[in-house]
Amino acid sequence: MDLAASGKALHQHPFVTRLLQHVNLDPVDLKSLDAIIDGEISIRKRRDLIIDGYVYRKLCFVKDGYAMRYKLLRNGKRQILNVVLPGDIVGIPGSFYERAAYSVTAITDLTMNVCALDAYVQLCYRRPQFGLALSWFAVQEATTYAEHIIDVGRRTPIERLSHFLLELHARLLVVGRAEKTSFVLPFSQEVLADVLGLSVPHLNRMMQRLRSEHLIADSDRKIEFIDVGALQALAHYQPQELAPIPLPKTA
Amino acid sequence: MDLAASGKALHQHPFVTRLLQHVNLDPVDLKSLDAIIDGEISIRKRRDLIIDGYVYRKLCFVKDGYAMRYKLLRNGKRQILNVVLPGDIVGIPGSFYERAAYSVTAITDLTMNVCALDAYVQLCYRRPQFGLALSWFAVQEATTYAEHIIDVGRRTPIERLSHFLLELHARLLVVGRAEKTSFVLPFSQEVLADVLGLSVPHLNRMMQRLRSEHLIADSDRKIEFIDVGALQALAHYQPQELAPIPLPKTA
DNA sequence: CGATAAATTGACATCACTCAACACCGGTGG
DNA sequence: CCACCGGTGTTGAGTGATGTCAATTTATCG
Repeated sequence: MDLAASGKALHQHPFVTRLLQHVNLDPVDLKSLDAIIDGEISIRKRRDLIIDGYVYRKLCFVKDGYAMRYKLLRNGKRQILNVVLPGDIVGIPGSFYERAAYSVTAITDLTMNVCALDAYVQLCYRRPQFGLALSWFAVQEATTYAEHIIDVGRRTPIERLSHFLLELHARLLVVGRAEKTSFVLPFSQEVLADVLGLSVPHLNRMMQRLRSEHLIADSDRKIEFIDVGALQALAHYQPQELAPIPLPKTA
Repeated sequence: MDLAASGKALHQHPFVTRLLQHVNLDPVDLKSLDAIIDGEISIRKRRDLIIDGYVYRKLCFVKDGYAMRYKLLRNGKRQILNVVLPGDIVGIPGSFYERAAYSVTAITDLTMNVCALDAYVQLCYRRPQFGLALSWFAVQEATTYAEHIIDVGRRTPIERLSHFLLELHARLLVVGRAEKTSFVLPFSQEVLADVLGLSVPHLNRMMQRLRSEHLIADSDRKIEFIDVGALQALAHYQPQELAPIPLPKTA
């Protein structure tokens, strides 16, 4: 109900932007979606959205702001699974388990639209395209993780960093949060290091190397790709093109 | 149609075993599923199921045998994303993209039941519980990948190996392919190394260490957990309990 | 302007990789 | 029956990349 004071607002929501990439939703669909939204909430920087070990049964569609999904190990190390961007769903995969296995924390101030997982599932029974959309989202999440495995498993630190920057840029572009060859990087080096499985000093050195080899430039938190081709080659980067969801056969 | 010469055969299929973990499917549901199966096919050891870069639009439900999903990098390194077990779906995530980004190769001889992704999607429109089931599967896939990220990113080699063995055991148990504290490991050390992002010699040393510290015993390819508690502690292992799919509200 | 977070630098130790060689086993063909 | 072979597991030596730890500078924010 908050989501769309006007139908216009709904169309501008980055989650809807992503939905429309692969499903056709008519106005009635959008209204059904709107109907199960509990409201819009804002979260402060550094606040937890999900805590490892606790029950969580919601889907939250991020409207603005950034977060991270991570696991803290008993030895104090932290691995960030992925960064959560506008248009992403907080609650994948946590809400699908009896207890969330990973924490999610806001990195910047963040606003999102909340609905109960159960309500979304009920919507899926009534309008199956939402169940398919959820599958497509979950598959995208899995693919992001897959690339991440390759990053930390078999790419060198400089390759990892390049790959992550390229991928982040691509994800931001989809929801209109990046320019053609540049974007604002809202993450500290500590966060980047924990994403990429590196130590902070080493990450720092790799950043310097990308700069000194004129692959990127950065002032403040703005990253600019100087030579995208070279960067992609270095990172073994391949863009992934999601297939559309097949339409129902009316015949 | 091949899947169930008798209804009995269907129930024994490990994919159905997994489905029934979180959805209730009545006989009509099972029959609908059966109807979209193109047939059962057998694949020889070392044969490719999916090749990186090629179009693939099928879902294959593995009935028996093992495979791996992996990426070959230009520098010749290989990262295995995960191992494919009975009850898993070949085609997640590959079939959801214009071109598959990862290859899948049979590790042992393997049999599976094939259906077109489009046919499955049509089934989802008619019976939304299948769309939800697909979401749940994709989320599980993502979770497996998530643990894998933590493995290669922040766990030491010995922790990684322990964690992988425990997780593999848990997955095999669900589909009745493992004993209470032991199972047959169908993977060579080369495969294990490429799963865990290690070199073969180092993986070998870690195996020896697990043996010498009396955490596991292995003869041939059979792994036995001697001290599960200690192994879980070493690995920071936490079992994950999937939540059931909410039922439709009839009211 | 002070306080806190973030970025950077350097010295150093070590883990895990590389590159070998070698052992073992089962199958296959002479 | 034996020789050969590919696949697999094991061992060793050497080295370089990357983590650790700590100090220092720079930015950010009340």
